Amino acid sequence: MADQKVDRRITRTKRMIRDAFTQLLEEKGFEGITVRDITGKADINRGTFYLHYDSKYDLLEKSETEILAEMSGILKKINPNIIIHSQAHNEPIPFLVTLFEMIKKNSEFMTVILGSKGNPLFQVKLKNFIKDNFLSNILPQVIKQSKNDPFLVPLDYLMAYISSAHLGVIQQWLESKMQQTPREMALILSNITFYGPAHIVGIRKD
Amino acid sequence: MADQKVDRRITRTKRMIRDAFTQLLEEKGFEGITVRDITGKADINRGTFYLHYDSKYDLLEKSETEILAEMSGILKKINPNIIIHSQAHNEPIPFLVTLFEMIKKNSEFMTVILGSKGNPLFQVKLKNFIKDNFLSNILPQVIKQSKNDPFLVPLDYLMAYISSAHLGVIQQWLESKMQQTPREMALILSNITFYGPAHIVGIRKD
DNA sequence: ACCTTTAATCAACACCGTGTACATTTACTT
DNA sequence: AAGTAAATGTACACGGTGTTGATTAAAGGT
Repeated sequence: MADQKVDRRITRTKRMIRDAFTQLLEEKGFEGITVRDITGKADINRGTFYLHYDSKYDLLEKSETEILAEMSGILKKINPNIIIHSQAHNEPIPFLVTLFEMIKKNSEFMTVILGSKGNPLFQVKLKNFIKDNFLSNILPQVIKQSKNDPFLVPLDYLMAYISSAHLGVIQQWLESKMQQTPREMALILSNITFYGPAHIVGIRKD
Repeated sequence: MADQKVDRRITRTKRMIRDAFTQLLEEKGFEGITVRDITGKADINRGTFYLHYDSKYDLLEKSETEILAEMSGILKKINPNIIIHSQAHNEPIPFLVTLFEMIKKNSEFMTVILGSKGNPLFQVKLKNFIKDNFLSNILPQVIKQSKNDPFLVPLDYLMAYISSAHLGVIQQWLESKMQQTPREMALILSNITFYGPAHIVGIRKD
């Protein structure tokens, strides 16, 4: 139902803008970028840019919220029964596969936007998003029936989840894992364990 | 010897620019500021600005480094003998008084620049400065002869010193203490204790 | 108090990025 | 193949930037 038939040209233009933007973000940082730069690198008319975005700030804003909205849509499709079934058979949880396919699709942009040249405020947004959607809703569901297997590795990742300050650690970790397939990612993530009074997050070692 | 006689007008102009800049930083954030804004609020000619700074970026840069340089100059005047004498008589250490007079003088700017509207990179600069000058040089000297009195309070402040991520905590703490006189500040700070292999910093409770 | 030095002012300028408008061309959709 | 809508090209007004040169005002030295 959310699939409106959208003109190819729009998709293409937006994709080219997004790609140019991502590249420039890495090269110069947000404040150094001009709309001219973007449309130049994307090889489109400057006027065309303003057909889709009000300004570079609007572009940044929309790029960020689109990703979070897409994630949120995926997360809403969680079905505890499927999760339990998947875990029982040691298979990747389907929505996690979808989630990480999406993350992989947007990984260049996310990597840049979370990096030193990116937008520090997005870290806050993402942290709140994770807290609202992932930690408080999903992990508890995933973990409900797996009470064994102590955590072994991840004091750093624990810190990462608890302290907003260490989001960079998540990022690095995601990046390193991102070289794996989304299916593998989902398997890894489905092994995250959640213990006790919301304080300890671990990853089973296999 | 470092005291060159400097034209009053220069001092005055720079101070007005700095003040306007600080105010605007709080109102709009750095990127929202124009040179016009600054000179408008400072009530000086726009050309005059360019007599002293190349751009608003130059202004930010110089504002930050001037403060650190001033601090650094003060810290170089440390004399261990005076410290020992001061501690023995439970008096404020002189250079610390000077230091906090200086901090108080620049406290508006520092508060803004370290705040959410400020420059995140300055936190890194300041952290390195503290690490280089304060933690590794000064504290050990201050502490050399006071080996008793365990730390009681300050796990948060310990974190603040060690992790760059928690500089906000230092700031809040400094701000709350800043209501005291520099003399009181120096007394408080001279009570900071430094233990073991550069890992534990405490504050004596009195 | 005078004289010299130099900071600050004023007006004007070229340059560049922005955002908008409109007529025209191109390329999707059906 | 025709209709629709996106993309282009061009031009414009606006505002911020950084510089220049002549002029005024206010410091500092004697």
